[in-house]
Amino acid sequence: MYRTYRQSLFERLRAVLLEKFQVEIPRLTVEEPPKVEMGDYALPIAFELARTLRKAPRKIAEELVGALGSVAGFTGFEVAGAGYINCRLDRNMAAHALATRMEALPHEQEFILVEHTSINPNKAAHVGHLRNSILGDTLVRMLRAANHQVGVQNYIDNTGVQVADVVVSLVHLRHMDLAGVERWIEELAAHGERIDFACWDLYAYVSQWYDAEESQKQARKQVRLDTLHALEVGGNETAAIADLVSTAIVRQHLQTMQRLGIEYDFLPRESEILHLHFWNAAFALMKEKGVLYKETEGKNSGCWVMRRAGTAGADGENPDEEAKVIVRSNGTVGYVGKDIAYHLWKFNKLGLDFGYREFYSYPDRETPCWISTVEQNQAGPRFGKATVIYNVIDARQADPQNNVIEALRGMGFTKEAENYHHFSYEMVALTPRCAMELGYVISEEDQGRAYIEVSGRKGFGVKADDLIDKLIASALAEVNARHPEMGQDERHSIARKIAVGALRYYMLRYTRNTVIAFDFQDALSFEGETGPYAQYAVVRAANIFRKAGIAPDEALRQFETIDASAYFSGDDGDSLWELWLLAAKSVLVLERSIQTTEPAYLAKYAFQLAQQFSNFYHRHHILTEADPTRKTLLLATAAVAQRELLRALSWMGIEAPDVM
RNA sequence: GGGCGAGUAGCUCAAUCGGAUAGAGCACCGGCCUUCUAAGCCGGGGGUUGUGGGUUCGAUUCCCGCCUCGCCCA
Repeated sequence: MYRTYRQSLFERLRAVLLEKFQVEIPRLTVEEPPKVEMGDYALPIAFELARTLRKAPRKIAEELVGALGSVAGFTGFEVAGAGYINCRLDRNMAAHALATRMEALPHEQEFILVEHTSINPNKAAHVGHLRNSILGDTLVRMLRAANHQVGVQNYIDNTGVQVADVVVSLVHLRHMDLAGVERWIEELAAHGERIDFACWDLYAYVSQWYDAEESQKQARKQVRLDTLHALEVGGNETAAIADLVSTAIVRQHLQTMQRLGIEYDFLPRESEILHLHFWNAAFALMKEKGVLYKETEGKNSGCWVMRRAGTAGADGENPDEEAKVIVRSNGTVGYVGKDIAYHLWKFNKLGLDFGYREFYSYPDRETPCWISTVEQNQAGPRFGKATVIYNVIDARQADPQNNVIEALRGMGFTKEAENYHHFSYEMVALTPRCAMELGYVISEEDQGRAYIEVSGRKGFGVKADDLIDKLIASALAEVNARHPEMGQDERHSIARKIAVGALRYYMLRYTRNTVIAFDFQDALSFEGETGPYAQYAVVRAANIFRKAGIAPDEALRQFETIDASAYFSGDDGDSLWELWLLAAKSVLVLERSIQTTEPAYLAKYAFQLAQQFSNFYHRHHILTEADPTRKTLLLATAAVAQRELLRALSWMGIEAPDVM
């Protein structure tokens, strides 16, 4: 609603500017007055024009107000401050528009591919991975809410060094063969133990083992390299062990994420990128497009290299030492090379496709999550047809991501390079206090730091499932205290929703480039700026409707029959209108969160809306309201606030329980 | 050494393309449960926005220098 009126205000302003001052402003700015009684939109246009028109801002503003005349939906315009134009909506009319229909964005045809999670399948997911998945899933929900077609991928690096390390641990330290690993997995399952947790410790142990004895260092590194090579080649027992273990762990990751309402459409794996020879096709294409050349001199002699953007390049005499090595002199392809091939596939520029096989199914959903295979004979979906992609990858990977983008640009895929979004975010670290609570030994130097980076290699971190369990237990204790009369299942279901709400909100409330210093005290908080606070507002609204014996929809229908103009004036009217106005902004906030790829805006909005509602809840007692017209208005106010709050929460993957 | 990011209230964070009195939460202090649930509400204290300059009607925001911290690369 707010967005729609904003559009018509823009149109009118554009016309007036052209007519009166013969100027065209491509990007008009609109702000919000600091106080609701001052108006609903603020236009700072007069300041911008002051210089070019050589006139005082106030004077220009006055002329514009005169020229704007009357605009549908608005009751008036006035000059304020040093030259703002404040615009007032017709509150009664706007409220009816909002009550009658939910605002939506137009449908888009383009296919957007979002990739997130992408955890190395060699250990349990930890808090850092949760930030990735929650950000990614929220982006997906926001895009879908904005009527985009979206596919969700979770890339699986099942032939990388991290998986190799776990295989080394099983084969060389535990002396298992394929049958032995199969038995081990069965035993774990029989004892109710998790393979991802078991591998967490194995991975940490083997990482130390490589360097544990000076005399063995060389030999152990060789074991690691040989194992990695065996995984890449495939078709051997070592690769079979890796496949068995990594697939079991991927399944575990999917279950962990499912607890948070996070689902995927496709799992492309590195093994298929290798075995389907994506790189060969990309290599040929890159040579054809001239972005790769073979270095013959200097430190990179014998390598296939790509010039980096922003560097000088070769000067005719000396080789370009800053060039990015894509293929090493021994013929092996680096990570970036494979990533370029993979991204050519995403944009349907490679001429090759994965095979698809069903891998995992979700309740209440018809389509399964697919996984890549070598066999191409089965009918499957096609995912590599994106026009826009988002890669949810932490900020440390900015350089490699930019290398891929530069390669695409260099190959002439300019549009694709433009539509390639590295959705970057900072890591989750632990506060020293949190690390010590967990029993880790922290050096004095580290104790003085604000945060300490988690490390899977050191086994240092908070496992995702442990955190979720803690959150549920903590929420359950509260629910038990408040609702002892309820059944166990119901209490647990409520606790689960609260835990998910708390966790998802916690990961979303920080802007992307803020390092989250994880602390149990903050993460387990259900008060103040948290998910449960917002959920509580929804529950309170629901209680009002329950006790009033009316459904929110019905309250809105009744509102359509009244004229609320009289109740929207004065101090009391301002405060009521403020809540309507904020509720009306949901779609604009959604749009802005997508444009800036910043879900924190949405989180902040949901909190503010909940806060306004709580304020309203305390200020106006609805059920005892004597004036029937006013009671209808108050009920509709609660209904609209609840509806928009529920929407905003759903875009973040947060569900409100019926009671709490 | 090069690149990227950050520095705002005691703590954790916001602040739209440069706009009106820099805002929240936590913590602290003081009020409010016989009312639609206190996971709540109201009130209070708390700021030289790291630092020095520049740009202009106006700078937390843009530019330059310096300091500190983090990450990435060699």
